[in-house]
Amino acid sequence: MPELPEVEVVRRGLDKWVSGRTFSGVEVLNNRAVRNHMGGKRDFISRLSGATVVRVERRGKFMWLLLDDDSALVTHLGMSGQVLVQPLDAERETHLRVRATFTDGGTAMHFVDQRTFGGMAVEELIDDVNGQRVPVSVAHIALDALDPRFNIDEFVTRLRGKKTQVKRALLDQNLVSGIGNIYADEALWRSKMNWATPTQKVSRAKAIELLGHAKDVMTQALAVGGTSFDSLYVNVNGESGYFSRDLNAYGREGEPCDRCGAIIVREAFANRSSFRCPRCQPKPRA
DNA sequence: CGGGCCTCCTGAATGC
DNA sequence: TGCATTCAGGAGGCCC
Repeated sequence: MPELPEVEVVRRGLDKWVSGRTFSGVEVLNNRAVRNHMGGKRDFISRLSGATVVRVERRGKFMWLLLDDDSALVTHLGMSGQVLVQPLDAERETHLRVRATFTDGGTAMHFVDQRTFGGMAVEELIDDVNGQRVPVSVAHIALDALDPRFNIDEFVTRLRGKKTQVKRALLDQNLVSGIGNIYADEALWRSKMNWATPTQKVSRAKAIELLGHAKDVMTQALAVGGTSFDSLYVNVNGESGYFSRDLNAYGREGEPCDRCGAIIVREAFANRSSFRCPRCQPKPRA
């Protein structure tokens, strides 16, 4: 379940392993994996073949390999995506979707994704509102919470101007990017806030505290290599992260709150789940 | 146009 | 036991 820390772990690994290398053979083993590439599978292959990777960049959960022809290979991991750097003779993974080799031989890059919610696309770069060159599909994504240019005042103002619940706002990638269901629940627990709190009732101070906790929990996860719950997520070299043991709320239904001992509950939220402490994070008054 | 529900997908877990 | 159902969720589509 890659969120910002997990994607950053992959970005760092990829940057180390593929920067400076030139793609040679490209195979697309599942058309859905390149559904966001405008020109279709054949165009994807021809655009990528012969391109050299300059470096690997990221915004929120979006990652892209900057190529030397002013385009980028945008890679989103979705729910179950992995990017693996494998020996040329490695056995093909069951859910291998895209495989690329390089002119130097060495290793191959595998995009593996069981559910194929993620995917790859070669895109043009455009200048976004910050003056940064980003792929077309990333231009509308907000800066992420760990970006030094992230404007907390603007975030607070926009959050308080929305007519929704605070967790929905945290998950809105156009407001702040990188936060998913897991870190949203953790940030809310640390802030002693209920997910259903109307954004208009969140004080400026509380909004700043919430964002601070989101940054802290993601920074801590990043320090230990990202969160992992099962074999679906492994980093670029196939090594799992191990932050899951440090979670206070997410996935802890029926277990005691680490702060007050009350039993963590699980509630339906937007077709998924929210976990909270019923004592520390009581329901907002109606 | 903002808000929020639906859908895509596969496999593990659960239910009867 | 075995088949069917539920669940996981990122993000774009689409409806109101």
